[in-house]
Amino acid sequence: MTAASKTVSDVIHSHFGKLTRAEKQLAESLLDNYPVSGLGSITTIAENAGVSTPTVVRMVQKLGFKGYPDFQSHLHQEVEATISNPIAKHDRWASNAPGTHILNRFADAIMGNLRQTLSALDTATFDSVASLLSDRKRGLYFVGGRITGALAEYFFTHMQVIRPNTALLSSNSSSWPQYVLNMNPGDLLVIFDIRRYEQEMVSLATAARKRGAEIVVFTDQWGSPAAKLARHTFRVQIEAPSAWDSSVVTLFIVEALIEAVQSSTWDETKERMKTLEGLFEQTRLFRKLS
Amino acid sequence: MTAASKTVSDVIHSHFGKLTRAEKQLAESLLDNYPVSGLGSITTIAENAGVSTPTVVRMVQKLGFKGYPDFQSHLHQEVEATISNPIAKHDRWASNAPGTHILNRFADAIMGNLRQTLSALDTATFDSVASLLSDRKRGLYFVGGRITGALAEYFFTHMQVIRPNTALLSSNSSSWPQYVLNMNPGDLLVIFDIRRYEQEMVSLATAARKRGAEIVVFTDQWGSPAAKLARHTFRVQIEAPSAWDSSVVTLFIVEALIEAVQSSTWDETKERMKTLEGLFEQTRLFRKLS
DNA sequence: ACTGTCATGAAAAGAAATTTTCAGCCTGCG
DNA sequence: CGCAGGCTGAAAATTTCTTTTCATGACAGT
Repeated sequence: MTAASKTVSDVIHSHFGKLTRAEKQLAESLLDNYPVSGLGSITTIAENAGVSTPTVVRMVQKLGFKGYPDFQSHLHQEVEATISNPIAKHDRWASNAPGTHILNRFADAIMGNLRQTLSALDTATFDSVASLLSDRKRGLYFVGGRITGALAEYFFTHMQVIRPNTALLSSNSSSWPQYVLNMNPGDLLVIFDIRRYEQEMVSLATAARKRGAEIVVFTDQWGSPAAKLARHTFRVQIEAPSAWDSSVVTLFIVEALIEAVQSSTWDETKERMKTLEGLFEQTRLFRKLS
Repeated sequence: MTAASKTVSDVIHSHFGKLTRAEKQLAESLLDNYPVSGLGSITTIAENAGVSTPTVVRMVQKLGFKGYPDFQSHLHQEVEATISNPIAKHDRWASNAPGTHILNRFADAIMGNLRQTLSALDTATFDSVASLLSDRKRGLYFVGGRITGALAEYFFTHMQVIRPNTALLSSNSSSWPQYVLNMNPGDLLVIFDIRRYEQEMVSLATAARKRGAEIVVFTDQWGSPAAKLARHTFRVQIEAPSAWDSSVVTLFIVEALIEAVQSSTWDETKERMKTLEGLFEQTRLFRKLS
């Protein structure tokens, strides 16, 4: 009954004040390297904590469990939840292991970003954007800033293969007006704008809106000013143990969108890709001949 | 002794052919929702698999464990590694959970890619490349293919800020010779080449080598032919539940390298960034005035 | 100093889990 | 058809784990 939705860790914390010395010692041993330390038998964890087995039994009963097996089965469920859900609660490792290699610290940060971004991301938004992108009647325009330009290009390169009517705006803003001129109502402008937001993005978005275009913005957790003009916004967690922001999670969403669009229009796309393959082949032949 | 470095899952797979009917049934039950399903008592898992407890004992002994407790303690260690290491082992996801959203399936795949890539990646390689990139006496050249061009650009954009003497080769191979002409011995050519390997990359690498340049290649698990000419190679896991390959992990390594270079030359970089900020400021003023 | 209360662990009792034994059963082969 | 060999699970035997009981000791209040 107790500890139905709360985690065992929560239960321990909330009872911590009422625990006796040996029980506190045991509780700390359990929380240290939680929840794995509670996987073994009562004998094992009693030894690890340096207390007797009756202490363990008394404590878990004090925490509201029927007995040690009951306690352990709760723990097992938690481990299961943690392991089988990849976006699971990995808050633990965050601060630990400070001296590790930059690769590992980066990996930690990225996983955290991914988890946070996904938990804050509405799948409905994602699906809506995917369906907008899939609509071949809409013209598609991509634009990014100094750093995010590469992401816009990546997105564009793929979408160009999948569907027609796609354009990449150069990161040089002087050429933007001519693109805006060509926009029709219902066209889609995909903007990448993360911090050190570029002023011109707002102007571009405003102009595009006036032409009746829909806007999708990829930005960070603080939000580009252009997001106010957007139909849909992806707020991505971009923090990294670095002087630079991380674009990894943004790229992740881009790739997922590419796949979503691709699979929703596979029949049409298949033909395009075949044709494209043929064109590449021809180009190669050209070169060999020349 | 057995199953020291191999995971329990590996051991089961490698013995699978030699297992009897009931044992196969048990093995599948264990692998399904692995490794959580093996957390309970021998009685529990026997029931879940629909076999008797002696079958369990016989099988784990056949797998090379001393007995069920031995088997289980190995499993515990794996769970521990999985949970406390964020680059956790997520080999599972593959076929399971078909009804989940593309975002989750993608996330699973990316985590798997990241883990596999990192476990196969030698930190010494990483550190060597970082130090090559940090050496300002070496000229730096970046090149990518049709898809990976965006990654080359991303890498280039950052390195250009951090250090001088950096160039991005256009993805159009016709302009490559002039870059090669300018290469000096000790210069560094960073090549991105993933499957549907581009023929020209090998020619480029060969020409660069003749000029005395060092080569670093980012490729996939199968390996670009250009990797044979490289001093260092990053083999990245790129599989995604998509018709396209994933560049997320490649970008991850790029970002980690950027940070490694940046932090190793922070004093010099700081000045450059300040100057750059000033230049951007001026550009903005220009625009406002005009 | 005495007494009651409580925490604690040793040890016994009880309850599981694990392993072993063994008989039934199927399968393949002569 | 009969038999050998191996798979399988019921049940017994063994080991281990879990819970309870109880003696000890620490400590606070009288």
